[in-house]
Amino acid sequence: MSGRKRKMVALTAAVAPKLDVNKHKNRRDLTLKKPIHSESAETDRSHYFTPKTDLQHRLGEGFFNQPCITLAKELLGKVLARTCADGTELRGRIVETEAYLGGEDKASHSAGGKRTERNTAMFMKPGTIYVYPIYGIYLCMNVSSEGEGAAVLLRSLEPLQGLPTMKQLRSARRKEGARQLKDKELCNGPSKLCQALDIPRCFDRRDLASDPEVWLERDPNSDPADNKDIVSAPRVGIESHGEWAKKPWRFYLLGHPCVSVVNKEAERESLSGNVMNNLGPSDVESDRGQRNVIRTSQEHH
DNA sequence: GTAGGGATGGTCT
DNA sequence: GACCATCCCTACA
Repeated sequence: MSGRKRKMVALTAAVAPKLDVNKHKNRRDLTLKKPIHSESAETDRSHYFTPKTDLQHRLGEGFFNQPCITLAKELLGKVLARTCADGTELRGRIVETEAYLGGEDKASHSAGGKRTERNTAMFMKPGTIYVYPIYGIYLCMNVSSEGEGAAVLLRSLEPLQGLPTMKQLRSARRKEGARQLKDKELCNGPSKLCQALDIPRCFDRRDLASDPEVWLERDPNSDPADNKDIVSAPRVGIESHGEWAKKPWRFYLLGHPCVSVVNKEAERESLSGNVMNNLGPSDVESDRGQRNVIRTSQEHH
């Protein structure tokens, strides 16, 4: 069996649906009534934000300075905003993230504290963007967090503003005559969101707290006190990393149509209690450990 | 809808 | 030279 095929089989097994989440409707309406906005690309949601509100809702340095796992969860529901060269503003709500802790996390590019030209941004101050190329033709975007070499991968967004532009950007690399992408398919993957929001490689090492072209915002239309149903599941595409591939450090909004890979088993676990039920004491300890590492390294400087 | 397989080139060893 | 935090298309149920 080829490596690729092996990977495919493992991935399929990891997400094998065994339980229908609709059975849990009584707990809360988990099906897709709310999220994806019904507006077509032609009707856009340009009214969603006004420029005046941008500064008011922009997330500053303090927000990013939290442990990786915490930040990965806190990022859910936040809005990634991007101003294009022609002034077009693009926005998408984050609905799926993955935490890569660095250090002992073997699945992280910064595993073992390994620092290279490519992953330098992971070691920079919290809120630094880490953009790297993958499979030769795609890009992925991370946000560095507290902790040496720790970063959060942005995996999926719910498109909010600038959908016509997103569709153009996403269609550019598709076959001519290919079917039209649905709104929910514009940003439902780490490389898709980079394409849709025109995140280029040169954004690597930029600061989300101060950059004029890309930043994060609180969603003014959602109440921060709202309880989010967060699923914690094993990360995607890292099956070769053994035990570390099983860590439930992928987080997504339950029932959201823009999530790239749904894991029914993890959803069942998450439904049986708080999201932390999936995170064992050792996971929490790992995240805390990262804080200790950074404290230690700061002491040395 | 799901499974299988090809494309693709940067990064690391 | 092997690996890879992916995506897209086709075939099939």
